[in-house]
Amino acid sequence: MTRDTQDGPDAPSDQDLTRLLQTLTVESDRYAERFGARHGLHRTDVNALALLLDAARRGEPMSPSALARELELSPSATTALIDRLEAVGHVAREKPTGDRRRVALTVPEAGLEEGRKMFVPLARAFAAAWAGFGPAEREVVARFLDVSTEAMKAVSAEWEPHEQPQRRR
Amino acid sequence: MTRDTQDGPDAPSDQDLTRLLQTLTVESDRYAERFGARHGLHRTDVNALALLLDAARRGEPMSPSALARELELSPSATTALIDRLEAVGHVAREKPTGDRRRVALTVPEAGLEEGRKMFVPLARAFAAAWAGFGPAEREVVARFLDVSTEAMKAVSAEWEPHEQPQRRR
DNA sequence: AAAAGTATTTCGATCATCGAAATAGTAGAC
DNA sequence: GTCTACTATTTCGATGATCGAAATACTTTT
Repeated sequence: MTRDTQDGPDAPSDQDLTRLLQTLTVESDRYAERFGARHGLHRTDVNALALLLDAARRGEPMSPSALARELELSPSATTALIDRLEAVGHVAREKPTGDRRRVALTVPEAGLEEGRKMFVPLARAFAAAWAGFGPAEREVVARFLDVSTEAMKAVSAEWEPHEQPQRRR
Repeated sequence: MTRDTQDGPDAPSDQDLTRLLQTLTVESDRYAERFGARHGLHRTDVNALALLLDAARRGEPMSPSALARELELSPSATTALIDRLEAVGHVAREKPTGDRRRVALTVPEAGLEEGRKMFVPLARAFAAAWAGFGPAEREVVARFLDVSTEAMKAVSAEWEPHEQPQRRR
């Protein structure tokens, strides 16, 4: 197995990397799950909160239908989800001027607070863990994460063509 | 921000890496979700199948309680889960000799087949995506994935001390 | 104005999950 | 050796997140 005395103890194989990625995603799953359990939120609620905060950060609006699309959830489930989040004050419904069918979702202070509790400790831990990685190494990692995400996206796209020919007039 | 003309266009910051990691885990989530939807399995079933296959590959036995522990699921939910998987032939219950309270879970051919459908396309896509990474780069990536997983685990462990003083009866 | 389309919600049903209790079996105390 | 405590798994009843279909409210096209 030692392909070379140079690169130290056996460079990780595809399989090794796959395994590492797998344990990472499992752990990430648990993180969300536990955070949710701790705060009375379900998986979906946690994911939704993350999306809402992300949209808020970018200053983009978020509608129930956009949320439904991103979470791949039915419209009715989305209504129920928003009801839940609204009940605990993590989101608010607003009727924007203009198209009055629409509802704009905004994140009030309580939701921002919750988001901080969720992400700040993790961000801190990551920062500490990554302190030793230099610019060149970070570039490698970033490239790796990117191509891996794309690879998954490509494969996953195959399962769900789900195609509506999208005849948008 | 250009700290050096050497390292190319701006090395990724902690925040950049966090974002990349986040999109990766989201995508991984979707992968499991869609695969499940395509094959009539729920999220939990997919996770369980992955664990069962992993255990089978290592030649280790898997019991309902071990599964419950790893999935952080209640015993009753685990029974129902195994019932579901058993109904479609992805797992089988066996009574091993010795302690007759126990049940050993084994993965019959149908389950292995399902596992292949799940992992092989992904493994192929990863292999292609990672072809350009040399030994030194892989080592960096492996180290990154590892420390990141540990960081998450450490933070997540804080939310769920879960200690029951164990007052039974 | 009417018709067709879109955004969201309501309603009824399904099913994964839970907690508590039941069942079956093992091991320790005496 | 039997009784008691403990462990592994399952059964039972209830809760609630989700779905599909239909309803509601509004907009755009004809």
